[in-house]
Amino acid sequence: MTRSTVGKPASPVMMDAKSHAAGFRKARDARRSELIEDYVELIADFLETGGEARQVDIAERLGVAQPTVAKMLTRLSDEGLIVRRRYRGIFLTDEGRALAKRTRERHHIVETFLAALGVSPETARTDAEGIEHHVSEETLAAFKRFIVRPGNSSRE
Amino acid sequence: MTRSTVGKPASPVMMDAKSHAAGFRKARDARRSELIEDYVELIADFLETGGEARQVDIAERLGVAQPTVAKMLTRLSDEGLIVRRRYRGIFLTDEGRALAKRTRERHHIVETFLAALGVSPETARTDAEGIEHHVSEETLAAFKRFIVRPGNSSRE
DNA sequence: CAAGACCTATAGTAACGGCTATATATGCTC
DNA sequence: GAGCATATATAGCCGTTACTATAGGTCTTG
Repeated sequence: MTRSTVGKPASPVMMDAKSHAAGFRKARDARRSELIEDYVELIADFLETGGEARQVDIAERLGVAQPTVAKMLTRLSDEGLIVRRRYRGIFLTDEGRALAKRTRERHHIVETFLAALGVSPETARTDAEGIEHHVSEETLAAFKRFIVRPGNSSRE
Repeated sequence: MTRSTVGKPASPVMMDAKSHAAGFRKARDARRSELIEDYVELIADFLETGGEARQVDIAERLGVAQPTVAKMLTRLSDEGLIVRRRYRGIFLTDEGRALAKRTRERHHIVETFLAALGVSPETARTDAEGIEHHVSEETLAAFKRFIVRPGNSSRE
């Protein structure tokens, strides 16, 4: 314990340190999986709309350099989410496809929700990109409820 | 241009690459400022509720080691957000105080909004921690509207 | 089938945010 | 005021995600 917590209550109003720290830890963890989800989702989009997912295309979409993509793909491959066929593009494994599906559904719900709330389509799209990774199942369910019946949230 | 975009339209349905990349860039930027905001907000909480903001206390709250905090504080200090008085704690500059105020207001709005939407208080708290940094002014305004008049979003 | 275009891989660097271990400074207590 | 507990600083490490520069494959095309 630190001196201040001994001498006097450090924070009569703040939540307890342990759960606060847990919250931050969770946010940090989310940050790590964000990138993976972005990649998988993007690759799925390419495969379904264009037929091929190439490093250079992914790099352009994400606004990063090609070697950055190459390194990330190594990671995705190690985790069993994708298969790389040299000069023939990137393909998703079953696991990768499942993750892409989940991620995209969540993304779509968040974006639709924001739009339903009255946010402009452009902002909804942009904000959804950042928000989607931090939305729990419970919150996602609330978003869904609102989309179906706006103004009729779960509160009775 | 990549080969695939020459040979055939890479993505008839996907949004254009430039704005997509811009969205990702924005999310990446947000990730960078997240930590700063968390620190400043936390320091403000300590100063107001306990009187003192110490490295060890901050470390405990955030769930990281003290040297990690020390390094971040150097950064905050470099950016003119805080003043460090050795063994007397951390203090906010005017700029730091302003940032803390903005951040906390936003945080509070997000959390209140989620609760108003029917999300449990615990989840609202946890999710707000991650979401707050990715909410634009426009979305924040929509959240505020909903809090005041739930079910009466801006749509006519 | 050789040349050039294009895609991918690799090397080396940087910034950031973590960590442990350890040194140093301060304040409290006796 | 000396010693000890506590707070802070520093050193050195690691993993991640980005970058540039460049080397090396592959494919297409003349």
